[in-house]
Amino acid sequence: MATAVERSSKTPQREDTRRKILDSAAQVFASKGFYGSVVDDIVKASGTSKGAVYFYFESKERIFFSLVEDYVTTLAQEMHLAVQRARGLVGQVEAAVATLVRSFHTNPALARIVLLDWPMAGAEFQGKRIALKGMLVEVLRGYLDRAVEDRRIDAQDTELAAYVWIGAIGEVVVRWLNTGRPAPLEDVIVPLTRLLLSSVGLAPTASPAT
Amino acid sequence: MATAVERSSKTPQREDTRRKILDSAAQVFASKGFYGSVVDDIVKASGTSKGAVYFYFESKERIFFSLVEDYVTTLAQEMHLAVQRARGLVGQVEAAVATLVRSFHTNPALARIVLLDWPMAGAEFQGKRIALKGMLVEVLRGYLDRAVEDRRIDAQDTELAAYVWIGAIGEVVVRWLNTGRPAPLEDVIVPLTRLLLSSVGLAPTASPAT
DNA sequence: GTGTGGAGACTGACCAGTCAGTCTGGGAGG
DNA sequence: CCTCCCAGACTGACTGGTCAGTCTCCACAC
Repeated sequence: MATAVERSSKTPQREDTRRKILDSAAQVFASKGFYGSVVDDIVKASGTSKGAVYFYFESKERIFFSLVEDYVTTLAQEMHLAVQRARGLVGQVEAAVATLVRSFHTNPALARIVLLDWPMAGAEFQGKRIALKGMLVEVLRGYLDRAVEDRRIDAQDTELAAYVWIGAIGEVVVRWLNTGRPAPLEDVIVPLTRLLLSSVGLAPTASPAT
Repeated sequence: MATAVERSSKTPQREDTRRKILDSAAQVFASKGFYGSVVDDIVKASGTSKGAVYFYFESKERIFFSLVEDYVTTLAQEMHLAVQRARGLVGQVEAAVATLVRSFHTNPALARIVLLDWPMAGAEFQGKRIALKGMLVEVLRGYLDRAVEDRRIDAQDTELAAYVWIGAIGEVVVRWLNTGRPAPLEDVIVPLTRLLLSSVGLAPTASPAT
């Protein structure tokens, strides 16, 4: 039908403004933080207008959430794909870590927003942060539980280990955001993965997953 | 612009007001975050007045800094002492981790401020945060370097490992702040220390340091 | 009276969010 | 092909609330 074609030729224009606002917001939030950023900064950076911003988003807060949610969704998909392609338990863990690190590397603005700029005030912000982190923890924990079942590692508190891993990865990325080291960030993938794996008693594969 | 130097009253009675303000500020900042807190919240919680607050502190920011600086200084001293009392390399590492975790456990408000509020607060606070974290990293790194020298562990990127440890400890404490688990927090000390030590290839002592 | 610690009303900058109005593309009717 | 018309995307000056920081006054001590 003509309808579908018409829509797809119509909406891109509309989507375009929304995207411009979102992209600019990512830059602005990343460089000034949520509270340091003023909606007019986003307006200016996006080359649109305040009206346009409030036409697409109900509040400054909502802009932030859209940004984070879009990014986390993408991240989850990327990880899922990478893990599917990987062989063996250790290979899958390596793929998961590598995907996280690589994604942060290619999206430093979003990495900053997710890891450093997340506002503390407001229950909504808190709840979402805890929930999203919890999801990630569950994924890693799943691998560790399987490793325990398969007798690859000793029985242990896999949830704790998952939190340790998340904290470790986050801190290493934060160091990179703050100091620029190592350059490129990808250089940490191999040694970082080795540290994480041996913390629970697993040995890395000879050739890490791509 | 007002260089109203932060006054430190000599009379112990007047020092009392300052302390009340600081203690209340810790509670307020911990529960609402820096930007979510309003100076009048601190005024109300401390049972003093705006005049008193601005008599002792130059700005809201300064209150926050005083809080963080006092706490970090105390923390550093506690760690130093605990490590001095400990025997052997592994024992010292165990003591350092245990001290950190215990201190956060007994000061949840300050833990929240240091681990959750501080990172998210704007650029003004970044420099100091990076520097202080760097110091902590250097301490841990020192232990690891010694372990490498003594051939207790393989040569490796000890700075990376130190960041991994810091991130891991922080994340575990944050989980406790968010979810209340484990109760008491001290229950993580032994398994957490084991994870950290084995990540670099060290075995824990039979009986962990007190 | 003079100094010190404190109270709390007040000010003014700042900024999220609004709204009355403009512009544009495209569809219906000629 | 050419109006005319409308929906709805977009504009930006404006508003109203908020809050850090100031100012004036007071109570009490010496």
